[in-house]
Amino acid sequence: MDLEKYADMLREKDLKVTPHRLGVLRYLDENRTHPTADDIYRALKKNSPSLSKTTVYNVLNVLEDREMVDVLTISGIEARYDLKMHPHQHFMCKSCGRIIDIYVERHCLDCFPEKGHKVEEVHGYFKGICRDCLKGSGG
Amino acid sequence: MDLEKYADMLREKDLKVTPHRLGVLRYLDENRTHPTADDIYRALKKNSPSLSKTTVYNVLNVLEDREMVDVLTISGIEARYDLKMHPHQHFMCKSCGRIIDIYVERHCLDCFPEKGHKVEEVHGYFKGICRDCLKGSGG
DNA sequence: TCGTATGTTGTAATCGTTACAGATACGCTT
DNA sequence: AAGCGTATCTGTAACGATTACAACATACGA
Repeated sequence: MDLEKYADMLREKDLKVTPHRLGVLRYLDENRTHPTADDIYRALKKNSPSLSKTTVYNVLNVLEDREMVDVLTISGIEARYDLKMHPHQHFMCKSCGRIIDIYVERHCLDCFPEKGHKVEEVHGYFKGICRDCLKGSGG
Repeated sequence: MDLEKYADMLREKDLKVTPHRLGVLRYLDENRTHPTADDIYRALKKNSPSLSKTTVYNVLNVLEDREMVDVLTISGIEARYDLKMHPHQHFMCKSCGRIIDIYVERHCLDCFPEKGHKVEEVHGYFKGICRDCLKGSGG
């Protein structure tokens, strides 16, 4: 297990290297299932019994802040976390709740002959800074 | 104020016509600001002091169920509701939190010369039934 | 070694949403 | 008009994800 790889990722972003941060990064890298904070917490607690859920949230918030993870709000119930590596989109099954990676060229949401999933909803969620905030001081 | 229009929308979906349902539909139609349930609750309570917040949630859930409204999970904090009329996508300003309608041809997320907003994130959220659930009995 | 930054922990609080049970209103039959 | 059944409405309590906060621990520079 190449923890040095995750340590480098942290140093690149001027973040201190700590065991919990390494653990979260490694878990996200090895479990591409868009886990919840609680999923991560329960998994890491096995090897770090003293781990606090607050720490998991702290770590995830730092990683989000440094743009190392994406936060998916697709479920509407709880946040799902995703290592920000290759850009892709997400498909959530309304039956089983699973979230599946979709590798359309991000430019094109309709060309979606994706392996037999039945697409019922297409949501394009853009985020950024709106024109008004760019103009004004806010931002 | 043409409440009959909203009554027809409800009848088309085999829903009983009630004052609260009319009120929610009218509010969503006249306030294209992607309001939260609480926004709607506070607005309608002015004219219907006995209104319960649970009723607002009930109405919104029924409307969602009949595919009359879209539920936006873009903010990650609370649901935003949107009358499902002309298809469009959404842009949330990370500074002011406002959600702005984006009328790209839904097919193309990149052709987005949209009026000077600075786009920093593009999330494609698809929902439907995954291949496995289509095959199996689940669904 | 001391002092300060930063990270970690655990509990308590917050807030959006739902569960539930009682009250109410409406439509239908007689 | 009376009675009944179903759907809606109400209010409170509960739930669950997330955050606030303060105490504790750790690492690093002087």
